[in-house]
Amino acid sequence: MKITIQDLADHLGISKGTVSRALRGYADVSASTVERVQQAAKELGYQPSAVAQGIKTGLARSVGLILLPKSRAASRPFLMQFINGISTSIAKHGYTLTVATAQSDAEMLELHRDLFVQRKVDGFILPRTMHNDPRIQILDQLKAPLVLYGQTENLTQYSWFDINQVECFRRATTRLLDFGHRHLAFLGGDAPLFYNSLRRKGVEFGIREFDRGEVQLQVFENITTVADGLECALRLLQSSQPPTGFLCALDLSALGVIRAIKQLELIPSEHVSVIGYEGIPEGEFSEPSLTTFEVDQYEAGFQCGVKLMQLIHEKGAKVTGTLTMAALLERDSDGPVRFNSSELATFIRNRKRLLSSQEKLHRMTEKSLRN
Amino acid sequence: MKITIQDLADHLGISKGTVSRALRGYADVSASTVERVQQAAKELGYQPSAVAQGIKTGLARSVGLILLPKSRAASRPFLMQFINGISTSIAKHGYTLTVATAQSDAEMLELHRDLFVQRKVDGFILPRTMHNDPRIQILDQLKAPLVLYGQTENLTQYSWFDINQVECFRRATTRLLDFGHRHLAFLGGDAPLFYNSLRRKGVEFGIREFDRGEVQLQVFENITTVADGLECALRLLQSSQPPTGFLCALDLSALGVIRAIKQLELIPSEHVSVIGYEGIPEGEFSEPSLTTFEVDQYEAGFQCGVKLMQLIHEKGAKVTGTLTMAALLERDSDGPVRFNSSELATFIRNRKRLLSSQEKLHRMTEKSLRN
DNA sequence: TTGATTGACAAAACCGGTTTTGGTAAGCAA
DNA sequence: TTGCTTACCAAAACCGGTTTTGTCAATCAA
Repeated sequence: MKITIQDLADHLGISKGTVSRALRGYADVSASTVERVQQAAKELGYQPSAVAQGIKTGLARSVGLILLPKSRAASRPFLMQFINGISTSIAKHGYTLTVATAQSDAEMLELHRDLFVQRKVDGFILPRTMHNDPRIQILDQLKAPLVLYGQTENLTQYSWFDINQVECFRRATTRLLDFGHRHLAFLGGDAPLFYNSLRRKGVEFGIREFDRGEVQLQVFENITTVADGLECALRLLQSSQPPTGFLCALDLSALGVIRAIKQLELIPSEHVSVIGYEGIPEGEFSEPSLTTFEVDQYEAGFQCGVKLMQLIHEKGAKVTGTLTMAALLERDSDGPVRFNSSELATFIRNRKRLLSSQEKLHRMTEKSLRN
Repeated sequence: MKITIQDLADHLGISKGTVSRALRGYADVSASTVERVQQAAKELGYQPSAVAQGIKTGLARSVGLILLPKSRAASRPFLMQFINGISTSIAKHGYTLTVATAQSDAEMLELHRDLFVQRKVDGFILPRTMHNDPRIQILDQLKAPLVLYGQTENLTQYSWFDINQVECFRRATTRLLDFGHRHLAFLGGDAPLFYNSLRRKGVEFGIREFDRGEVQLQVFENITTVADGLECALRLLQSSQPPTGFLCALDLSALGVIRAIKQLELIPSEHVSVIGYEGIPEGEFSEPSLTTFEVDQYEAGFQCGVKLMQLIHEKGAKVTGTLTMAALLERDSDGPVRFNSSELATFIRNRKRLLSSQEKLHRMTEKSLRN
């Protein structure tokens, strides 16, 4: 059924070694033979089995990416574009992307080891880098090529690609300070992940640069979902010193903050400002739309793929790190400060009463208009 | 560096054939030898190379999924969960998922052929089925196992999994009719894709079931993005016979319709109803939130994986088709009809004037409250 | 003319497994 | 004791490629 190199050799009346060398461009095959072989290969639809090739070359021509479906909320938004980027860039080298799903952290480590030991992949791309990432330790032992999407300790040892998140959050912070905000909250994401400390650092840089001793910052961690952001913001806004500006490590938590603001009948951007990070599509449809940094995940995947191909193919290739910027999407969830923290606290306390009377009036207005 | 079966055999002082048979559970190996081999394999960290295994067994232990990044908007939302589902279910058989990206339709077909001919994958999962899907034709020639996510012609020839989209859209239609809507619009998606005709058919069934000759339906196709939906709805709503209910084949176009409604200063669900399909996350954050059918993409991927494993492993396995339902998320973008089509047309024409006066009043109200 | 090169290919070895074949020793029945 | 199983394992063949080695005729320089 499937045609092999031996079939092709028999068909041409030459040895299979010569067929192989003809196809792979060795010098000791006559031009006419090369021509005949290529022609016959095309006619018979012969393509060498990647499996059989791999046994001699030791390469599977595949790159591994291992996911944790557990962290659905956190990993879902960015991955699809990232995957597209990886597979597009490695396709140039005849590589494909092997995706596996682990059900637990332990299984994830096993999967990395197994896939490499079994030669199913030639290297890995590691997204969502952690502090002292255990994946790196395992793959180091196996001398497996790897590229990080994100940063970690010992950045000179590995190839990596990342967004300059410190700078992003420094800018976000400066932006809120320029808007006049003096009470800020930073809602961090997954504490074990490296990005979290970077984003926090950016906020701290921004404040330190500016500080005239009047800026208050509250820091929280592990605020990774809409529900987390909602709950955290509700609590903060009803405290005696509510922040007037929220810097969120993740768009999802920022969307939760917006919900909290609206739930308290406040107006986002007018009473409280929110800035997110990542550029997930939900942010565009939120009301108000979310000011955030748009990360080009396709490009990130593409660059990771390029770096990994270098590591695998160019022997003696140097590891390289690349830092790029994300674009600030200036949308409608932030703006000039209107109340300072104490004023906001008072406003929120009195809000309930004001609202009920306002609503009554509003209903009357509507009614009169309708008739 | 990497340990092979020969290394293991030498270490134990037995032949590599025996090691292989011990590990693969042949009967003619003594229990004590099996024990010793397993023990040594664990100690030395030996795992057979999938590549070397594949050459004899003819299996790559991988399943192919080929994407078109071109259709970003359309394919992005559902794929990540789908991928998780596939890779989770096939992992039970030691399989991994091979993802490749094609830059054009032609390249997509080539990729299917090449990956199979090169033995990089043992079978395929085909999402987004088309009418007379060319992928199926190619894979049929190669006798490649395949599972469809979606339906097509000749459903008895292939294994497939799908949501009962006809029933979903029948229900959506009935729902709007029960709400009293009599002027409906169906905004179809990608015309070449099979789902489109199914969803349209559901709408037509719903109307036919109910019809007392008073229902008007307008049908459009290739409305696949927010912009498409926005543009189409704007045009329709400003016509002389605007629909009061929109049935959208895709959530994205439904979100566009909501934007159009708001852009005309109408209130979604009060003046115009909208129902989508798919359950993308944006729908939850839209204002109002989108009534839609939530498709469990993880489950879909999982079931496709299960079916494909059956086809590959159980020889003489029968092809099977499975149809399930999606859950209706009753959110806030639809509701009882308030105006019929002509009334709505009039209302929209007069809206501008009404609005300006209402806004003036509203501003006055706000002002008085603030002071 | 002769020894050395070169061109072009066949043959064989190899990669790391799996599977088949073959052989030996122990156990058992006749 | 002989013949026959049976249990166990070594040896070899095989899978479909790649790469090395070997061979032989034609060409070339001395």
